[in-house]
Formats: sequence, C-alpha cells, structure tokens
Amino acid sequence: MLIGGVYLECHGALNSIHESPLVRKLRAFVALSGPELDVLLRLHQRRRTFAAGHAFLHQGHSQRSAFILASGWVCSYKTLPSGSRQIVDFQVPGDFLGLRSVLLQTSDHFIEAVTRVEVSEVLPEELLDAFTETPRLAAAVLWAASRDEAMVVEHLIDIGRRSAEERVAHFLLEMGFRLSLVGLGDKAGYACPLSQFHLADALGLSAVHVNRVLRKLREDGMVTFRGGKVTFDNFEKLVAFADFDMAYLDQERPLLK
Amino acid sequence: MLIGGVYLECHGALNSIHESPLVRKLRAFVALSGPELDVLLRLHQRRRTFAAGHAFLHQGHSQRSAFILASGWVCSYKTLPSGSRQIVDFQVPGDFLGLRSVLLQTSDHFIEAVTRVEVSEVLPEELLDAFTETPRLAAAVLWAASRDEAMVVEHLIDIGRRSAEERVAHFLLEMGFRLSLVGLGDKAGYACPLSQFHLADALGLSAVHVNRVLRKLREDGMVTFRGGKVTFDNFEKLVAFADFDMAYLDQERPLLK
DNA sequence: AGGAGGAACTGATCGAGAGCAGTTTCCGCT
DNA sequence: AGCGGAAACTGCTCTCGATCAGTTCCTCCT
Repeated sequence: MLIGGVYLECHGALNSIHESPLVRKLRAFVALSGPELDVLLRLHQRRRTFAAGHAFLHQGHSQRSAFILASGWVCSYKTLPSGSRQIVDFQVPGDFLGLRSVLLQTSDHFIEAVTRVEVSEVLPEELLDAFTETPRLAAAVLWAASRDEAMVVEHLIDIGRRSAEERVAHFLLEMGFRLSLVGLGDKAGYACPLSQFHLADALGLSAVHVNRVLRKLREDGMVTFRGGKVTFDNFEKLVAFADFDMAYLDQERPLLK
Repeated sequence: MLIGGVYLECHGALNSIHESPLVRKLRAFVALSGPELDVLLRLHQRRRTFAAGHAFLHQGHSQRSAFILASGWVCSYKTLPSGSRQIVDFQVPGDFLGLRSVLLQTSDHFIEAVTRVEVSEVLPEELLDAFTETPRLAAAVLWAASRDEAMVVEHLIDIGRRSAEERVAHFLLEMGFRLSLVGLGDKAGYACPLSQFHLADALGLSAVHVNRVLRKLREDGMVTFRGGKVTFDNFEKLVAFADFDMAYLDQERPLLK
C-alpha cells in the first residue's frame, strides 16, 4: 500500500509467522526453534490497528499492555509544562512498545502513531508465560530491550555532545540500520514518514534549524531527506562525518548461539 | 571515614545482609523473604575495592561481569573522537553496574570510580542462577533496571529541553532522591563528591558555565553546592523551579506485593 | 612558612542555534 | 481549475552558553 506516494506498509493478516518483523529481527541473533516460533505466533494473536496521530499509551496512566509493532512508525515522547515535547525514540516494525510500562507502576511517557500502524497487543501474563515456557525467547527479548536502552544512551550523546549537523546525520543513519534489520531499508536509503517537526522534537532542535541542516547535508552530497524518503547520496562520507559506530546496535549475537 | 572533610563512606565487612544498600533499595518495593535474602547475600561474596579514578569497565571490551555498588560513587560515560565525554549517569550505593554488558556482546561505555569504591562482583552465571532460583528477585532487579532506563530518559529531557539552570537543579534533586532511598540524604541535602567538571560532563555544559549557574542557584536561595556537600536551601522552591516530577523514580512497587 | 597544583571562580568575546515573520511548494478536496 | 491547509523553506535578529584568559582560593607537601 502506498501512502504519500512512497511510504510502504504491509497490511493484511499474517500469513506466516516468518513474515513478522519481530521474528525477522530476533532471528538475526538467535536461531528460533519450532516451539519458540509457536510461542511468538501466539503473542501475535490480538491484532489492532491505529490511525496516524492516535496516542495509545498515556503518560501517568497505568495501562499495563505491551505491543509488538507490525507495520508503520510510532514515536515515544515526554511532554514538559512549557509545552515543548522531547521525542525519546521512534519505533519501527519489529520493535516492542511500552515494555517498561509492564514493569513499572505507571507509564512515564506517551506513545503515538506517526503513521497508520498495526500492532499486536500483549498482556503482561502472556509475556511472562511465554518467558517461563521458553527462556531463550526471554533472553532474546531482554537483549532487544538492552539494545533499545543503548539507543537511548546514544541519543543522549547526540543531544549532549554532537553538533546539529552530526546529530541529524547520526540519527538518519541509525534509523537506516534499524530498518535494514527488518528488510525496510539498505545503503541506498529508506522510506521515512517523519516530518521535519518530528526530527526537531527528537533531536532537541527547532524545526527551522533542522531545515537548514538538512539543506546543508544535501548540498554537501551526503544525504537527502525529501518527499518521505531518505536517500544516502554518499554513505561512507556520511558515516565518517557522523562518527557513526554501529557497535551499540550490534549485530553480534549475545548470550545465545 | 572522612574524605575531603565531609564525604562519608561506610567501609569494612558486611556484618549483616540488611546493611547492603541494594537490599535497602529493593526492600522499598518488595518484601524479601529469608531465602531471597540468602541469595542476595551470596551475590555479595566477591568483594573488591577500587581507588578513585580507576576505570573498571572499558568501552569496546567484552568483560562480562556486573557489579553491585556497596559504597562510593561511580560514573558511566562514553567518549567521542573529539575528546569530550558524556557522562550518562552516576551510580550510588545500591545501584547495579554494567548490567547491560552481561547481555550485550561488548560494553558500549566506560565505568569509572569517582571516589574510592567498594563493589561486589557478580558473574553472569551467578546472576542467572539467582534469577531462576527466585523469580521475585529477578523481577525486582528488572524493576531496578527499568528505573535506571527511565532515569537515562529523564537525562535526555534535561539536555534536550531544559535550560542550563533547570538542568542543574533537576540533576541535584534527582541525586538527592536516589540517595535518600538508601539513607544517604534527605530534604536538607547530601554529601556529594562530584566536581563541577563532573556536572559539566553529565549535563552537556561547560565547567565554566556550570559554575555560573551554581552561583545563580545559590544567590536565588535554592541550593548550595560547595565543599563536597549539596544543601537544599529552599527545597520546595527548587522542586517547583526544576519542574521535578518524581514519578519516574517512583517509589510504588511494580508487579510485586 | 612558602610553594605547587588543582579546583573554583570571574569577565569579555564569539558563535551556534532559537525565535520571529514571513514566502513558496506541495497536497488533497470540491 | 481553484481553494485551503500543512509542511518546507528563507532572511533577520537576538540570546544562551562556549571559549579564552585569566585570578583567587584551598589543600597538600617539604
């Protein structure tokens, strides 16, 4: 399906568990057995769809569900009394949403659909049952959660110590790597439904300045952000400029073989 | 023991498991049974001491130990090619160190002792054994890890959206709350071994500017940072100014009763 | 008592990025 | 084909915090 001319979603029922982006992501690190795939399939049962802009987890609420993102983009953010918001991270297909709110009493942030999204709702009991049944799966999910935390730390570095240009470059590269893991992008680029306002809210910049920085990166022949698409014009130059070290989202399998 | 005139440490052997700051912290959320305390005691066996300034976990290495901090302060940080460093978080007694490096292939950051510290080294097997033996303990530790992640997110907000003054105020309050949980601080203040350089590296500011901001906060009668001590001159005013909402490190028990 | 070294502190200048106030381009809609 | 709204884009000014270049204070050392 095409939205905005370029943004690609994969809708419809899941024909096979192998199509799940989550499975695809976990498989990059753990060989999953038949029974483990069955457990994952069970977690995908409660399918739900949300329209773009819909907020389905609220700061301060104590809703205790987690979600597995099947298609579309989502952002998690916090708001300040001043009215401004800080986007903590974006989630793409294969990512978990609100895993932390299962453990903590209340959700400390908002989660909002950027595009129309499809998710699978997972109740805390289901998750815990799945974990006791298949400890390897538990370790794999914990690994994914650790990776998410490492990404938040990297965003902290972004905002704290990198210039606006390095920040934008680094962010566009990170999303590229994350999407490539689930087959939604490569070294040429990827479809990206974010507005420049989204980038600004995520990177601690003003939308106006994001615009200027994007123009600079484009003029320097490194990356083009336009019309819902990110195109890497010179991948190596961009990696060098952004000082991108992909160790933090790697790509080597952890505890498991 | 006194260092720098005011900084207080509690050295020597652990006479009772109840003296462990970790136990004290976890007890604020979970009632721990006798057997569970025994398991925790076992984790405290391998006692080690490091001098101030010693780095005991290195970026890029794959050392797979975690540590429980018994006394002293520690900071975890990442470095950039430009030479500057970003302190991601400080750890105080009762906190885990390097929990993420147990799961991920390589450590993605440094951990360095700010003061002389005492830690208990925990090997991955011991941790996993303890978790399978007492699932409640596993949940409690996961809860603590979630809380740590929530704090990193709050630092992201700090650096991304708060002014330098709000940032410093918010940080000093957070450390106060964390220390009070293990009995090392209260509404009057706490002993703090950090230099203004530490604050600068953690808050994404220059040391010079940190100095100015501290002066401003002191002159406004909110908080005094001096001589290794943080004194809250007007606690309520500071909380209001920093827009401090302690929900993110709360203080309500999660899954457990 | 005198010096050495390091943190704390201060003033002056500079620059990245914010904020404002627009215009232009690109959509979908009727 | 024309309209309306949102996102993208641009020029201008101003501010917050970095940087530089010091001085002062503290503590340890002999």
